[in-house]
Amino acid sequence: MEKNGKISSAVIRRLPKYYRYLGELKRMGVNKTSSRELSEMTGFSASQIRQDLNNFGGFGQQGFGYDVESLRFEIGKILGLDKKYKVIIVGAGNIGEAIANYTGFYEADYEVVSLFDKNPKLIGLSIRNAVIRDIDYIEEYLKAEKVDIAVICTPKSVCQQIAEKIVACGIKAIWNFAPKDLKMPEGVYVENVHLNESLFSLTYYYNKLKGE
Amino acid sequence: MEKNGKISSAVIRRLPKYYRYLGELKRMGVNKTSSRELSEMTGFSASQIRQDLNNFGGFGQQGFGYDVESLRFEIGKILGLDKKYKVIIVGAGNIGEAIANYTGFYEADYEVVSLFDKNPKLIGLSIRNAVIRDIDYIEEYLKAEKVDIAVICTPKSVCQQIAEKIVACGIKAIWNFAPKDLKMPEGVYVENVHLNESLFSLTYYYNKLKGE
DNA sequence: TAGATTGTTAATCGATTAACAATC
DNA sequence: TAGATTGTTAATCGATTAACAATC
Repeated sequence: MEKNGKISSAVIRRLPKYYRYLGELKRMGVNKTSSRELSEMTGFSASQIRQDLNNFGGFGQQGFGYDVESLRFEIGKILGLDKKYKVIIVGAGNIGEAIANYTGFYEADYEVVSLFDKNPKLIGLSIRNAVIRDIDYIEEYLKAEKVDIAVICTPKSVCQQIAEKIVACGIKAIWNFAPKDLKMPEGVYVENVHLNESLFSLTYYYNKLKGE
Repeated sequence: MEKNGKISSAVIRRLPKYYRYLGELKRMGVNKTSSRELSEMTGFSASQIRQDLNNFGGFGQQGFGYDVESLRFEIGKILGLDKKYKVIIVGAGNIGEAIANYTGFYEADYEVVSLFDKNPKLIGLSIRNAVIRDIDYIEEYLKAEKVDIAVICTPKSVCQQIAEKIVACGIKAIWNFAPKDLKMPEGVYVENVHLNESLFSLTYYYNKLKGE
């Protein structure tokens, strides 16, 4: 799909934003857009948007612009949103529960198939059709079921150990909400959502604003 | 504090990670560290770490390294973690509730003073000493109380409108969990936690791994 | 002192922006 | 056709890395 394998992560991280704004245009009934219009919406320069898209092929028409629906479809395909994903959530505490209820999963074909926790009071309960299972049986579960993505919402004291366990069972994609950098072997991708880093950055910029 | 006002955001976003690892070293009873050791822990190059720190002053000792406790303290001060912050959470649904229970606030002096929601079943309840109030009274509340940071956890359909309302009451720092880019006037800082963008990036890299 | 490691300047690398020919 | 806007190359900008003098 790509012209070469070296697309920078800065480009990849802009694609979801393009996808989202194209979805808004589509919902508004707009058929046609341009790099200039997308620039106004996203805040990225028109030149950068054209560069980004041309990493994956020419989706536009010279002199005309881009077809909203087909560009959205193509970006979705690049991101892999045309496929189905089975998701498990490890740790059914506050964050785990919130992620289980996260409606963003329905924007594409993600299915939360199970949660895992060690708290006996939680085991057996369900969140949106997904049962909370005993974390001691997670390996057994993963050997029986095909799972694409594991969301780690455990305390940081156990996240590394649990991550190693599920990776040994074949998990290759981890969405990590624990405030720790997981040390994983080659061939496993970890996407971190480090709330503490986000909050501290916000704090820095807030103080900077106040100081001016 | 800074040598000049143009510290890039890439630098700022690395500071919380230094702060976290220095905290770990401190907890382990390590007194002294070096850019080489921090490089091994964080994955950033030693050269980059020295460059980053020297944006704010010389915290090390040539030939020796860095004192763990004082470097941690200094980075904390740069980030503003030596000050107190009052936080409100707007939207007490799943994400709002999870954030209210977020223990990361206790790593520094953040206090969640109130939540706001429009759901009558939630109004009056408390989460960790913070009462959930009627969102219709948010302006009244903000006029009476000094609040530093507002966390937006509302549905995206109302986040822009609510953000405008609270900014008019003097809020200057927004931690935004709604999947939308808030359009805010100059002098307001918005830190976005866009879970959909994070999940879609993860999906891209997961597919890339599988394709290899 | 010798060894180690910072602070800082210079070199390199990569990402963004500008420019414009191609073409609808 | 004239106007508009892409696709793509070249120029610029900024961030990272390398190198090394300073110095503890």
